[in-house]
Amino acid sequence: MTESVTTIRDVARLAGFSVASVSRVLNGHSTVTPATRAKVMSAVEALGYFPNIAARSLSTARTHAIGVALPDMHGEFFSELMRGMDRAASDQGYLLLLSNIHADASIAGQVLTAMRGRVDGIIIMAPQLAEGERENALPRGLPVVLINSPGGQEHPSLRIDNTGGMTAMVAHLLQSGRRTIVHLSGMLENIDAFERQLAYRNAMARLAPDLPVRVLEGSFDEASGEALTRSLLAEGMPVDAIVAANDMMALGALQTLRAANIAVPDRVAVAGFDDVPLARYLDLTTVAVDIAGLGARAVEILVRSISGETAGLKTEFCQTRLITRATTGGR
Amino acid sequence: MTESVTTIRDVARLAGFSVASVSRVLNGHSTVTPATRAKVMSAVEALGYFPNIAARSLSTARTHAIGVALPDMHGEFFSELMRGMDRAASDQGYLLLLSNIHADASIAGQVLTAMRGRVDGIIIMAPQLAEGERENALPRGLPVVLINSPGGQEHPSLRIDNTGGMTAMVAHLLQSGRRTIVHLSGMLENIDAFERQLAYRNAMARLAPDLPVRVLEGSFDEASGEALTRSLLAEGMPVDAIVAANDMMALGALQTLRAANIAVPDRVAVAGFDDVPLARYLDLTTVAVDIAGLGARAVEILVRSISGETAGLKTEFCQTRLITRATTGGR
DNA sequence: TTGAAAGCGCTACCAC
DNA sequence: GTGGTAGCGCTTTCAA
Repeated sequence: MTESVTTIRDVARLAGFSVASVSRVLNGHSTVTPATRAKVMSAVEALGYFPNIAARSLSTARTHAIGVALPDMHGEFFSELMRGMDRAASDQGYLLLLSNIHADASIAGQVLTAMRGRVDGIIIMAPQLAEGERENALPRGLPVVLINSPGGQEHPSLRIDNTGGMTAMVAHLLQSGRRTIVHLSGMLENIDAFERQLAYRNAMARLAPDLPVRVLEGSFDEASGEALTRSLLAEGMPVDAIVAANDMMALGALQTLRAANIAVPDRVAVAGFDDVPLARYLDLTTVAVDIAGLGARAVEILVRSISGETAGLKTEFCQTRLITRATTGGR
Repeated sequence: MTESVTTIRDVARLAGFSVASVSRVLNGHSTVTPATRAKVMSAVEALGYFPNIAARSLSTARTHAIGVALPDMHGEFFSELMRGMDRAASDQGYLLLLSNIHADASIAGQVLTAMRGRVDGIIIMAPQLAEGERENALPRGLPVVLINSPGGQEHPSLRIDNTGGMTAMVAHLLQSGRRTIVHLSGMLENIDAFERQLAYRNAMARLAPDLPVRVLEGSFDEASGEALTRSLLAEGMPVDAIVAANDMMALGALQTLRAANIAVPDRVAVAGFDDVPLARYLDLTTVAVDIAGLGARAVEILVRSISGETAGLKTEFCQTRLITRATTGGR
């Protein structure tokens, strides 16, 4: 490959200085005469020179890239998270190297391995991976920030405040007079699903110890919400409120109820979690999460960690906000 | 930074061979004795060696990464596109380097510049950037694939088959007996909006030359759909079908019609474009686009181009599929 | 089949 | 301040 691209040497030659000086100018070192700087820069300009990143990385052992490993996600959650990360990363002069990690731990390992040497740190969201599997798959010696993942003793960790959100939701339902509140949960291996479910139980136990507690386990999608709601229907719908573990499940519930001509919210209240755009259109009561903010924060922490600040390995919680809409409205 | 990571030299020493042989083994060159290979591999194993990517890149002038530059996108479209790209990229042994490019051309230039040397090629979607601006911002000498972007003489280009989708839609409406079909278009500077609008006109002219043609220009959002529909309402709703340029506009139309107590689809049929999740929920007739497939295809073409196949600079169209639902149902 | 060595382009240390 | 230069870790001729 004799791609004769201009190198730092060409610039040095044209400017009449050494490569060392050119390098200094390019990296903003202060020990350079303004005159030198000017000459070098004009040579750079004239040649249309651009530094070779790989060479620089080899020299500095820095890539200025951040690896982002996420599960197979859909829709708004994914795009919001990426938006937040991208914004923070550009601000800090980092690029994002993205890859999906599927449920399979060994594949996740391959993906993470492929990032070795390409990134200065990794942000990983692996709610489906056990702590041990994850730690095993992660390249050693690279700063890591966890998002919504189990464990968190080894790395800084960001989590959605599922407990706060779900507690507020249960309180809201109770306050609006609901007595038989059922929770449609996601798969409980998923940490968010687990926490929301736990928070539901705890909130019920604390706020309304005499009322029945019931959890129907499903998965984080619309079809699951439909199926679980149909099963309630088969029982004669012995509840007056359905709190789903996320908005998609709530959507499934709404559809099933509508098809069965059960009035929402008059007969049954329905609530979700996440506040996807859909929720607003459907006037669905839900819990909003600042996903973009969470992504940005993850980048911030990681960059700090890359820069050597071994500050704290503590877990931070991304605040949530109860949004009450029509589906839990009147009664 | 004396991070004493094991290098190829350590492996060579332990295996009792030269670095050249280790390199050959690692790169699967055939001219190595099985015995040699075995010894090298066990040394690799023993040391937990992993090649330094930057060094390899410097040597080979290959990064095995693809740059992806997208506008600030929301929701399903973004995540689907990324999913498709990620899948294809992993399959081909590439990683994705992602960055948003905002409307500002100079910022877009910076982003693209930052990718130089980090990627072997770029996939760019810049419907908002003029062809000249884009070409100016793009690093020279790097393979590029365009998605939904103006121009396309310089690079292979992928586009949504707006024409096919809209034509099928118009045909469907005509077949179901609609006679006065109005099109709510997006801003016609947007290439998709323009094409859909043009396809509507052409399809009407070809399939029903005697029927009236009418385009109301708006923008790709719900509020615009509402506003345009209200203006039709003010005229006494002189149409029996509304084809919006996307689902959000159709949603706006639906809401306005519902508020005005105009029966859908009995009195007026409504259709959208994109098949966002909302469309399914609202039972909205629309045109589905295989976004993930489009992303995967873009990667395929780019990788081929990186590999030196200077095949065709032609534009490919991502197929669409008419999805008929209740909003254009009976009559 | 294997090894020695010349780069790849850049940074940073050490002299001057 | 500036220049020379030794690596950074790898791939790939060219010889043996």
